[in-house]
Amino acid sequence: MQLNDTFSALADPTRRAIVARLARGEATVGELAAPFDISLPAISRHLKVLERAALISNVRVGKHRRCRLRPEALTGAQDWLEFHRRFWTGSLDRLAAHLKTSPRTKK
Amino acid sequence: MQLNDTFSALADPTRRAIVARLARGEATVGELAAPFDISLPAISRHLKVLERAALISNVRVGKHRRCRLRPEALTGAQDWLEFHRRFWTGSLDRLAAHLKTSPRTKK
DNA sequence: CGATGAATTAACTTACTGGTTATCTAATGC
DNA sequence: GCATTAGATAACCAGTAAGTTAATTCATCG
Repeated sequence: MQLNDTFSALADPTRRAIVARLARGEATVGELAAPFDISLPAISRHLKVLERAALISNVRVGKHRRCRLRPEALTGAQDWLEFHRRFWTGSLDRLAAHLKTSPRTKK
Repeated sequence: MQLNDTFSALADPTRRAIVARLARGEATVGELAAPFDISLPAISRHLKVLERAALISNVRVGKHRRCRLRPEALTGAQDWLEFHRRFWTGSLDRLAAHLKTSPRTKK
């Protein structure tokens, strides 16, 4: 389930920080790991989670591995949020309209 | 951490379904539980997670408890997604511009 | 008041997550 | 070929999450 993976990937602050970092440009695993004081294997697994969610991709260049964001990845989550937010502000509008149309039809 | 709560709340398909249902209008806990074949306590706890994420609120009406979505709740997550998506398509644009400006400055 | 019905809380189980250290793989440089 | 360096995998541990059934709260109805 793609949305599951996306949302749960983004639920972790370390992973969001990694995404934020990558939004500013590509980076190697080591560069990504540097700001955090957790072990490299931990970072490696975070990256794997992000990969499984299709949020990043990586390519081997020499002995480094260069990571980048995948532009299309966030759209699924964004669309979901957008759809439901609009839908229900829509309902609120309808409610407001209803209250306006039938002012004191209490009970 | 608000974004944590929001994203992890939305990471669960049952909770997303509940949000989707509520986007179409208020409902009692029992009504929300009906479509699922999990126990009521399980639903109750899902609702609590959604509450903690400020995605829903509820009010007691008689012996029922009526739930509704909170319009402002999704915006935090949405803003985060929007910001980073734009930022990094921005970087891609800059990359494209760079490639265009200096066509074959290879290595 | 006592019974019923809606929902939460408690206690428990199982599975997953995020971290660790230690080991392994693969590419570079001498 | 061997040492070094970047990174991934393995094995393990502690905390959290999601589900269950049983017990509890709270409001209505008779």
